[in-house]
Amino acid sequence: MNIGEAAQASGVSAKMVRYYERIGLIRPATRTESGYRVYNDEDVHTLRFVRRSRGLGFSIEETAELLALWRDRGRASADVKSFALKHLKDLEAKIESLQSMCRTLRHLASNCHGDGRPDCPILDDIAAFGPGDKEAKRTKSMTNCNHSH
Amino acid sequence: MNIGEAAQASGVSAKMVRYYERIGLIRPATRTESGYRVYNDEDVHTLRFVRRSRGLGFSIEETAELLALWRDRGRASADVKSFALKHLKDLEAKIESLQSMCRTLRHLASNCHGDGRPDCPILDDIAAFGPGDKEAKRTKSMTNCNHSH
DNA sequence: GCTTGACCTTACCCCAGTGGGAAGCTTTAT
DNA sequence: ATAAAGCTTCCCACTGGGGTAAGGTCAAGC
Repeated sequence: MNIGEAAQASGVSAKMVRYYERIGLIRPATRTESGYRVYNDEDVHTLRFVRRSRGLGFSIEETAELLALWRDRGRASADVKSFALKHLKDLEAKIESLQSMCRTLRHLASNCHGDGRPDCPILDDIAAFGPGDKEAKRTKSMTNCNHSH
Repeated sequence: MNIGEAAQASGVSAKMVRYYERIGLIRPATRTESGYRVYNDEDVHTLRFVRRSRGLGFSIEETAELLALWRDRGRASADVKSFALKHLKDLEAKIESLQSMCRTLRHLASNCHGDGRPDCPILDDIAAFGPGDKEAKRTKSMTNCNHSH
């Protein structure tokens, strides 16, 4: 199987297959004499695993760990479960962060009459010294505010 | 005000201030004779605007549009509102996508006994020919998938 | 046999946004 | 005067790809 067929069979683009190989996520494919990569069903299965893992939001690095767990016949399912639950928590945190943005935006939008007049509480709020700015502006010379961003 | 002070006052790192200037998000700062960037309160206000916009999940490009709206004294608040609502929909779509991942992960994890035994429905599912693979391949050559990694 | 076109190869550049750091100049403080 | 802190530009890295170009290979048709 050439890379194009493997890509189609796995749903991973040929480009990404090469990329995954280059960064070491998947093992280098065997080559024909002329240098073409050759794949078998097992390779396609691995690629599908990667695709599914990525689709569940696991990073490439996490996917590599999952792959390692998958290939480790003796792994404890508890390890996999805790790994999945950790990722779940990450996802939930991300969702909460996005929802917080949504709440703010919804609130702002609901206060904006949205007509032809120029005054807009949305812009006013974004421009305001809101949360996160603290009082940095009031004390003119905050020379020793060690808050690295 | 030098870049460091402006960074501290705005909450945007000096690094990012330079970056924002380089990509044209903010206007080039005036310079001292020796080349140091100089900022005033208005610049800091703009930086804060950018920071707040980014914090609400607007991309740099969207932030540039918001900045333009902000500076346009004659804009219609309806324009701002529709812009915000469009972004809100983007955020909600992203949340839904993440929540879908979460649901799947929760379901998988709940089916995993999570003990010392190696059999794990989480890995089984990720490795399975799940959604997105369709069944086109299933008839073809799925019989000898012996992954003896 | 030869051409054509599809496919493969490597090797770049690009994007968003940031972090890090080097090398060198300026300003400030001691 | 000297050292430290701060500034400058420039380059590299990262994730997760997209694109594109120059060239090699393969299988088909004529």
